[in-house]
Amino acid sequence: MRDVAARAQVSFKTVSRVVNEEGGVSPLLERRVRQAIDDLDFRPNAGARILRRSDHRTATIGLLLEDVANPFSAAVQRAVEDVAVPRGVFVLSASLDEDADRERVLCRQFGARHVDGLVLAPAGEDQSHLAGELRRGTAIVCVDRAAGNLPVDSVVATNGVGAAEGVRHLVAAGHRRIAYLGDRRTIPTAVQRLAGYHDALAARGIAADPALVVQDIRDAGGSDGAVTALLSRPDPPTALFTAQNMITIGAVRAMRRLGLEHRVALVGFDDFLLAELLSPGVTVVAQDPAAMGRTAAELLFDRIGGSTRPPEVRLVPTTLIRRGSGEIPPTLA
Amino acid sequence: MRDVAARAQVSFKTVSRVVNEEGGVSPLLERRVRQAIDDLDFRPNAGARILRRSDHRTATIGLLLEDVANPFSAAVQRAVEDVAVPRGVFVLSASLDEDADRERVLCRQFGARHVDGLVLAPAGEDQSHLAGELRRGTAIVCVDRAAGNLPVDSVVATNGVGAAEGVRHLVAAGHRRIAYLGDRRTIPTAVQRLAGYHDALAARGIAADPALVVQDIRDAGGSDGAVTALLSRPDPPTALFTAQNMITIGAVRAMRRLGLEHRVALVGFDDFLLAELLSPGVTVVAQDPAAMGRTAAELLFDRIGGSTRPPEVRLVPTTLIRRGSGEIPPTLA
DNA sequence: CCGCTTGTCGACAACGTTGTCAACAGACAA
DNA sequence: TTGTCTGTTGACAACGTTGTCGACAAGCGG
Repeated sequence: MRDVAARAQVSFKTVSRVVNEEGGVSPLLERRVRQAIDDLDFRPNAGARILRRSDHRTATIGLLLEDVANPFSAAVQRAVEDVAVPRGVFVLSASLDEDADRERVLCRQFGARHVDGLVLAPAGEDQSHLAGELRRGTAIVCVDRAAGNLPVDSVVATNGVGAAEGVRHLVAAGHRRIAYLGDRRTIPTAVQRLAGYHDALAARGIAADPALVVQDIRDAGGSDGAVTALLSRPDPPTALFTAQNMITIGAVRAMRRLGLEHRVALVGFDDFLLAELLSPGVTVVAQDPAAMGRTAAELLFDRIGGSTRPPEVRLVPTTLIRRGSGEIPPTLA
Repeated sequence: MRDVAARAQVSFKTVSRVVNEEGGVSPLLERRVRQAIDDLDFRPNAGARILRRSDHRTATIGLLLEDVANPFSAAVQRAVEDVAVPRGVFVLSASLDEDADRERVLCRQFGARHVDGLVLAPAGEDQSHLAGELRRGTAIVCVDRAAGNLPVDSVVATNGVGAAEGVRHLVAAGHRRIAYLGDRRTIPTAVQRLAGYHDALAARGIAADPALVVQDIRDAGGSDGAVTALLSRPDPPTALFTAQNMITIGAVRAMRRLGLEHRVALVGFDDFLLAELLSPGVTVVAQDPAAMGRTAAELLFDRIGGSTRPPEVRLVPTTLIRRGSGEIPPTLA
């Protein structure tokens, strides 16, 4: 900046004024300064600017998701970015892979870098390790899963209600033996979806058969195996409710191999690309990850802006999308 | 830091020594300082440190991709992250949406934040706007597309060779009338894939029919329309080569609607989730985005570490995956 | 002519840290 | 004793900006 000032023959404060468009600079000097800036290819040092500025903002937020390569997380990230970048704020992101230790370590490192805010999809059950950051003024919002032991905003899907809607849809088609296939029970969303399944059955007066409930499925392969086992039973279910993306895909694969994809009904939780091009198309309870990311980012900037309203939980509704697999009637036994 | 120094009754320079583990501090004082740091929950200000430090490293790299929500970009991002985070380096990411102006603006902003390096999937054709950054010492690596007018490393897929392999595969199945459907011709990878298509036909002595080449397709909808038009011709192609992800999906949709998915062969460039579950499964020339991201990040850290070898272009090989759609023989006209 | 306001501009301090250097104490050899 | 060396510590400047304030000139009403 000194060099620019020298070249334009003004004080470096005047250069600062031009760069920040503060006004109060005569057109002549402004032209000289801009010319010098171009000549020297000058860029203001963002670090120094932040240091000097009164509010100490870094114009950076942290984003910690399960895995940025997974379509759900990727959609959330894009939405957060779309809210942040127009405000001149950049996003530091990292993946947690369901590892609570990694969550703690990365949160701490983001804290040391003085991010203005943090959007977190919690991997662990307890976020009290963030209490220090919160006290220091870092804004925090949880997304996809609510925070444990930490008074912050959360943005979550209507997991229970959505799952119940999916199961009710199967019941309405006449199904009584509906299997549930779900993720690890350490994940809160999985627990909520199972609860929704039970609620829906109870509301229709259908007794849940524990033999039809499979939890702790980790990936498409596990789902494939579980579905194969279920459909090989003497009294197989006539419909499946798969409570997560990759589990749905594993189920499709298993049914395809068994040649049952047109005879056993399927409703999945969470939408996925190409679901409508399979045959039959896969009926899903779709989440809206873009809305979740956008909402989380908006709440975050509200906090960064100084809001002190009490922490709230925002529910993002799910939508049942009928595509064929969920409308298959029960096979006559 | 002043507060910590006061509490530990030392000068703030001594606190700095402890924080940076410079050594030369007596155990007694070191204990007092660490105690004070814990008491006050002190974290050094990364911005000020960077400002003062001699090497001016921020331990941050920038990642500019087409769209972080797109599966290809997401896989690249994850791979870059997996190389960076273990080195204590974080990743600032943003999406360009094929907008060359946005590329310039975001590069400039990342430059102002003094990222140590930049991984860029170029949106524009000319990256000379980065010459200043390069001169200033920022490491730069391009991924997916080579840089235009800028001497930096690039990591790209074998677009031409891969496309040629896909087309040869169709020729080997007996096809002579093979259509090409590709992306905007401003995108270098699209141009290379088209060249591969022409090479493969020429090598087999097949005259290319310009009526079967459709370029500048922007999305699945455009592809759907183009395929519908092609297959409604009096002399339709017996096979399609779709040179990009979403174009392949649009083609599948169109053929499904026309009821031709088992009669017209299809090979797509770039793999996608569930391609094997469609019927027929979609034969693709798969890219390896994870390898591309990893390679790009490794080259970048090599540069950041001070390497001055001449810029190189790393080719990441593509793989033909046979799943059914590409093995359909020509329909007898 | 005076006094006041308004519009430009620059000098200087400060942000929180690290690099440089000098000061000091103690150990040790001559 | 004296000189030198080593290990520990602090004073101070500097990094590149912005906030504050004061200086100065021009314009204007009286």
